[in-house]
Amino acid sequence: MSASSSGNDATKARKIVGILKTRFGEIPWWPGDTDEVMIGAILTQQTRWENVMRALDLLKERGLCSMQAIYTADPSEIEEAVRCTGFYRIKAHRLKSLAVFVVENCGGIEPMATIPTPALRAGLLAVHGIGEETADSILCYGFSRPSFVIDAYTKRIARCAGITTPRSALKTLFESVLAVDPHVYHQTHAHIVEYAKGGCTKKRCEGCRIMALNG
DNA sequence: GACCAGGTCCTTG
DNA sequence: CAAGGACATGGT
Repeated sequence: MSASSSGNDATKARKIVGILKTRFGEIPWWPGDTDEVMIGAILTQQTRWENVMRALDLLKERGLCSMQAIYTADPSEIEEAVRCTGFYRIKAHRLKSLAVFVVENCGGIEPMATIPTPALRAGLLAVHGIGEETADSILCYGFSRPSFVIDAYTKRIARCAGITTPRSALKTLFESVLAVDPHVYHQTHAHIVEYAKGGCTKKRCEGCRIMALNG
């Protein structure tokens, strides 16, 4: 064991995970089917979840809340339904791109679910408009794969806690600390978001309770 | 009216 | 590779 920061960072990460679990316990998170998770993952990009829910409701009302439906739908229909999430033109296009991948490359959701995680992740990342966070959200919440989601909140909390690991390696850090269990990944990410929404804003991190963990 | 939100892509230096 | 802008609506 060296004096490198990684060991220290793992300790800090473990501490964050433990404290948040104690504080929030079990919380519901993304209780939709695979289609809905995939759509929500794209719609929530840089957008509040409350707005995403309204769009999901609209899509459901209009029979558009599935990859197959989006695959065949008129682009303007999709745009109209997702307008309230912002970036609606680009998001409608991204949904189309994902639907093309699911339907044409994978042959549908069922066959898609049999693809091994590394290949599935690579496939998702190759879809225009799907980056790491969206891909991992889909893998973790839509396909129950242990691929930890690193979002803006996770990066912020890591910074507050004094973790020095580069942001690009945060995924590896947290995965090294967590039990390899999709449910644990779900809950931990949910805890981080829940905590950060209330106590760790972009401007004011001085009062971040997590930071008290350092001392 | 200013600022921000559970990103990603493209362009510059 | 880091930094900056674009994409756009809705809430505080």
